[in-house]
Amino acid sequence: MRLSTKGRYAVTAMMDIALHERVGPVTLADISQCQGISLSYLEQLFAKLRKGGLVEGVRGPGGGYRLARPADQISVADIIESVDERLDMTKCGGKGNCSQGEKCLTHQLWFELSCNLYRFLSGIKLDQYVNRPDIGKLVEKQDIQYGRFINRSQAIA
Amino acid sequence: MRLSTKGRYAVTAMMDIALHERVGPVTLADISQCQGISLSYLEQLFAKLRKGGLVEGVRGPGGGYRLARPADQISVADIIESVDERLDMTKCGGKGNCSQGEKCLTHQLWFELSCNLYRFLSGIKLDQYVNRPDIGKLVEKQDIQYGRFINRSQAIA
DNA sequence: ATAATTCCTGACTAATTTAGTCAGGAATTC
DNA sequence: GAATTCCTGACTAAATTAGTCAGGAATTAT
Repeated sequence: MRLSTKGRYAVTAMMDIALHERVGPVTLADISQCQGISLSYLEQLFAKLRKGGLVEGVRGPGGGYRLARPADQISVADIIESVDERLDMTKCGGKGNCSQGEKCLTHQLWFELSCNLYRFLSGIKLDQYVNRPDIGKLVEKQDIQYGRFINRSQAIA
Repeated sequence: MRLSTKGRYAVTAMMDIALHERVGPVTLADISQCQGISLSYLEQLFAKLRKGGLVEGVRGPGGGYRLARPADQISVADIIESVDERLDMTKCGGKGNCSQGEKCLTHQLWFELSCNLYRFLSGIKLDQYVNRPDIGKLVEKQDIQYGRFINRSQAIA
C-alpha cells in the first residue's frame, strides 16, 4: 500500500459521497467541480472503487454514486488499497526469497512497519467525520455555494 | 508527506545504518549491494537525508555514513519527510483559501487525517528494531553472507 | 419514443516522479 | 600518492499520475 496524491483524491471523493449520503447518490460531475478533480480521472478512480466493492453506481438522471456499505464499515485503508493496488511493500514480492532463498533483513522490518500502518488506517472509518457538527456546517455552506442538490425532492424535504 | 517506494528505500537504508552503528560508518556501496538499491540513487537520497540532519558522512577509506543523532531520536516520519519533501497534503497549499477564500471541505478532513498519520509515524523510532534479538540474528547472518565488515578492527574486537 | 442524464469503457497523451547512469571533484586514510 | 569514499550536477529511462477524448449503455423524464 502506497500513500500518494491519488489516494488522497480517492479519500476526498469518498468523504464527499459519505457526507451527502442522506441526500442521495452523488454525481462525479459534482465531485469534479467542488473538489477540483478532473471528471475523467475520477471515472478511472471510481472504476477501481467499484471493483473494490466500496461504491455502486446508479445510472440515469438523478443517479450518481453511493456507498456500497455503511460508512462505519469503510476505512481509509480500504479506499487507498482499492485505488493503489499494490499492498505488499517488500521488495521480494512477499515470498521472502530476496536474499539467496531467505528472507532479507528489509523484508522483516518493512513487513511489520506496513502492518502497523495498515492497522492504523483501517481504524479510521468514514463515519467518524460524517456526524461532526463543524464539518456538517462546512458541507452545508459549500453545497449552497455550488448550488448542489437544489432540484432534488429529498433535499427540500 | 507521501508514502511511496522512495520512502521505503530511505527507511530501509537508515535501518541498515542503525543496525550496524556499533561497527562504525556504513558505506553506500554496502547498502547498495545488500539491499539492491542503485548506488547513485542512494547518493541522491542521502544528499537529502544529510540536509535533513539525519546522517553525517565520513569520507575516506573506512568512512561511510552514520546517524547524526541517537537511533531513539530518529522516527520513520523524519526519514520520509526529509526524502519526499512535500508535507502538506491539502490541495490549497495549506493556506485554506481553496474554496472562494474559505477553507474547503477537503482541507479540514485531510488536514486532520495527515496529522494523525504523522503522529503515528513519528512514534516509530529506529531503535525499536535495533535491539530485537530476532533481527539481530538476521543481520549477523546477512553480514556473513555478504562478507561485510570483515576487515574492520572494531568488528574483530 | 425520444431526449437528457449519468455511469462506464478504452485508448491515447502530457506531466511529474522515481530510478538509474555517468563523469568528475573533494576529503581522508593507508 | 594511491585508494577509498563521500559529494555534486547533469543527463536519461521508466513508471506513475493526471488529464483528454470519443463513444456506448442504462435509466429517467417528457
